[in-house]
Amino acid sequence: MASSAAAAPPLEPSTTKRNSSYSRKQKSLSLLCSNFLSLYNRDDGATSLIGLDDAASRLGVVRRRIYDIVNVLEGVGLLARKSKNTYTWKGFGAIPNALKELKEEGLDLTPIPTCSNNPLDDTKREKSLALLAQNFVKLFVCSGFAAESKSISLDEAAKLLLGVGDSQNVSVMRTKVRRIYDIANVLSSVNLIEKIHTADTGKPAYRWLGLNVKTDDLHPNSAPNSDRSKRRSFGTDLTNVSCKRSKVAEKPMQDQGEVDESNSDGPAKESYKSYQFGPFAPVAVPRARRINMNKVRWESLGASFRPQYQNQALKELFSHYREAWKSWNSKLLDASR
DNA sequence: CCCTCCCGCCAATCT
DNA sequence: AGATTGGCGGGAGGG
Repeated sequence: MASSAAAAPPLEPSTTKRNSSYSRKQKSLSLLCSNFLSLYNRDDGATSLIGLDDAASRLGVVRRRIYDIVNVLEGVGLLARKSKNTYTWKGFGAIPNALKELKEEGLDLTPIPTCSNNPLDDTKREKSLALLAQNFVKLFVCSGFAAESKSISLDEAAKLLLGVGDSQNVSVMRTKVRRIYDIANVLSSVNLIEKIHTADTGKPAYRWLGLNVKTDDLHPNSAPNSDRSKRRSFGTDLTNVSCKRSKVAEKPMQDQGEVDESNSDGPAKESYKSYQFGPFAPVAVPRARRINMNKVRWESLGASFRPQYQNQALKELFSHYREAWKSWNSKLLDASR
């Protein structure tokens, strides 16, 4: 082994108990993920290797935490497992394809055990964070249900990702929700989703951002006017935006709901709907209307739009990251907006 | 009090 | 057998 654990690493304590005066936020998964990203994100195509132990020590955490991050990032295509202890950084350029695949794959709630003859080998995969993460993403990418600018609350997501039966089981639900928190946190770090709070219920929910990242000084003509106030920062600081309520718990919804966004929620001085404009080319491809969602209520998949991304866009994305990172960093210092 | 979700035990798998 | 992976949920921190 010789994991050179001798001299204390330059970072924080790694084997501390839950004591230590480090605040919870400073140890959050999202933050860790952001750090992870800034550590390995290379904008040039160069694919770097990521060693689990290396990452863990450089980030000052135990291996276990790295798995949490890596598993969901892999589901989105940012990473790929190369071999034992090693992952390959694929980069943001790999996301579009990964999403596309997920979309075509369609949300397929794992075949229930009942009549399965496959080894319990599958049940393992069935519960994996990776799969759950992908399914969570599909919730947005596939059905016309939560697609685009709609949002899903924690409970909705959990219920949807669980069998109808299980969603009744309090314990099972609780566990599922816990996992979704984990997933959502890393996905927000990557800016694929955003946490919001519904105006009335105040219940937290997640909204899909995809790669439509809008950087401030980007394409001034894509945003009506005031284009500040939307600087999403990394980690903990979550933008608080009022959004339409989505109170009703699970609901079948069987009409192809064509996500209309009549966001008449009022106050929000800036509705996030100036979507695919900037550097993104909409490219309406009316096809891809088949998704094999078996069972459950997944027959609706309204708007089937498929933005096409281009290098330019990715370029922007990266600069966005540096910006966000920078702002977050300074924010941490003076600990005050 | 309830929402978040960190933390690390330890089981399943892989070498 | 030892090393890797990673499910899982107790229970603490924070609003």
